[in-house]
Amino acid sequence: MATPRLRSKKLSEPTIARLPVYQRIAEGWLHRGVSKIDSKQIGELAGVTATTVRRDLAGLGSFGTRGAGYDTSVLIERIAEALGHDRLYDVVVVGIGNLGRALVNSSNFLIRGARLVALYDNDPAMIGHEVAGLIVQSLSEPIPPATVGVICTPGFAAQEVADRMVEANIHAILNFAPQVVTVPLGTAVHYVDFSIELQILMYHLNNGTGPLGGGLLHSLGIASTNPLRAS
Amino acid sequence: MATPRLRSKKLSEPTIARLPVYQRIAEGWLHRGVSKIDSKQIGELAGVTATTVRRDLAGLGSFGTRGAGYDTSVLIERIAEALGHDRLYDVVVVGIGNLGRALVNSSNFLIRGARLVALYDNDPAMIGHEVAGLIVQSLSEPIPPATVGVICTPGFAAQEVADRMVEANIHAILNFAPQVVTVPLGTAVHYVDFSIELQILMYHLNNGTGPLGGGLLHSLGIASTNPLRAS
DNA sequence: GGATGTGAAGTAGTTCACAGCC
DNA sequence: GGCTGTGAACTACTTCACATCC
Repeated sequence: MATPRLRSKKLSEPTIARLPVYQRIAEGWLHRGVSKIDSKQIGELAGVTATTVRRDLAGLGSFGTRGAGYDTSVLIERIAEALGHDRLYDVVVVGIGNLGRALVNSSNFLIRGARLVALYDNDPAMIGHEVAGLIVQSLSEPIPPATVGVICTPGFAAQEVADRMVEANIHAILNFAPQVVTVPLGTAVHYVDFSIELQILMYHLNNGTGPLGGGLLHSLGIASTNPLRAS
Repeated sequence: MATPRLRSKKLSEPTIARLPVYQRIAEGWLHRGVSKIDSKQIGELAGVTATTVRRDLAGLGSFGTRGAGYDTSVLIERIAEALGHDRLYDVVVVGIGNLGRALVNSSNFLIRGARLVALYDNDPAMIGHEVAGLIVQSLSEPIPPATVGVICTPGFAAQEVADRMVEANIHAILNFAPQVVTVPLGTAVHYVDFSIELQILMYHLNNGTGPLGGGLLHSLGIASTNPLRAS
């Protein structure tokens, strides 16, 4: 299925999670007209050490300049390549409530490489409305064979939507609903749970440990894959 | 600052990120009337190995029953304690757009221990409206000294809002805006970035590696401490 | 029997320290 | 001078294997 593309050897999971952060930082720098950035600056803003930044970037090939740092736009480009942004991924979103609207209207969510192709909801009041340039369709309409499916429904509807996506030959699902769904082997589900971030913050507040001690830091949402059949 | 509480020794960062997942799974089972759950079942649903689950839970003290598993409600309770849910955290949300509304209306976001105390926006059309039982206030109103501040504004407003929160003596910030903010030492900022999940999914799709390949894959959560000063 | 809890072993990720290059 | 890139050392996390208890 699809050309393997054999890019950089392979990147570790933590590295993959940090690259988008570096990319965003570099975009901010570029936007402000700065054309060079070094690992120390990236590290401070991303909340990691300069060494970690260099290791991560070394994995994409040597493109830094010794003594000077990284060229901002080259950095952005290399990360985009490594992450596969030069390919086009079709994205469908099911559940156009507050969250769904927030996502599709955010310049933030649909980054380069991702193209929104369809929106679904089962609320008659919502169907037919235009959101982010697309008409919201009924869930009774067929789902096109997109690359990524995003679930923004309430928890009780998540499993049914996931089933529909699997039928439509979607193999990658991003689930914002607070509900564990089961899918066949070969389909990846990533869970995004806002409350988890809040809970991690609360833990550190309660213990005085970790993150509170220092300035900038970042944290990512948890993502778990669960290729198991229904229990 | 604040009572240390000296609970369980100390939990590792990956463990802290997984506990809320286990808790949610247990809540689902309890809701369906199941009073026992074992590490294998939790692991399958959470996408981690049974051993990892047992190690994580062993860190909160021994409360499982050998041969039977964990009592669902005890499990929920123990995780709540470990995470500090028996304390009350006041939460203020700034930016009541689609995302802000999605968060405060979600049963999912404000878990036990978190209490919403104020909402702010600078859109005159929004100010005065009731959302989730609270009146949306103007940003010119003073921010009360809450425990956690949540930023749901567009990126350009994030830094100003963060400054206001720091002034209001808030030491923990959850930032949903796609913007790195700088704060004084002693304040923690956690960034939540939806597009990062999408990008991670895209990477794996592109490489055929990891999650798609099938087989259980772990959840990942990175949170790093950075004892650096804001630049 | 069956599942927990945990030393011991293994693996992955981070940090150190410095050679290499601009 | 400064910063990258990387072997080597270190640390942290996960997995194995099994003793322990219901």
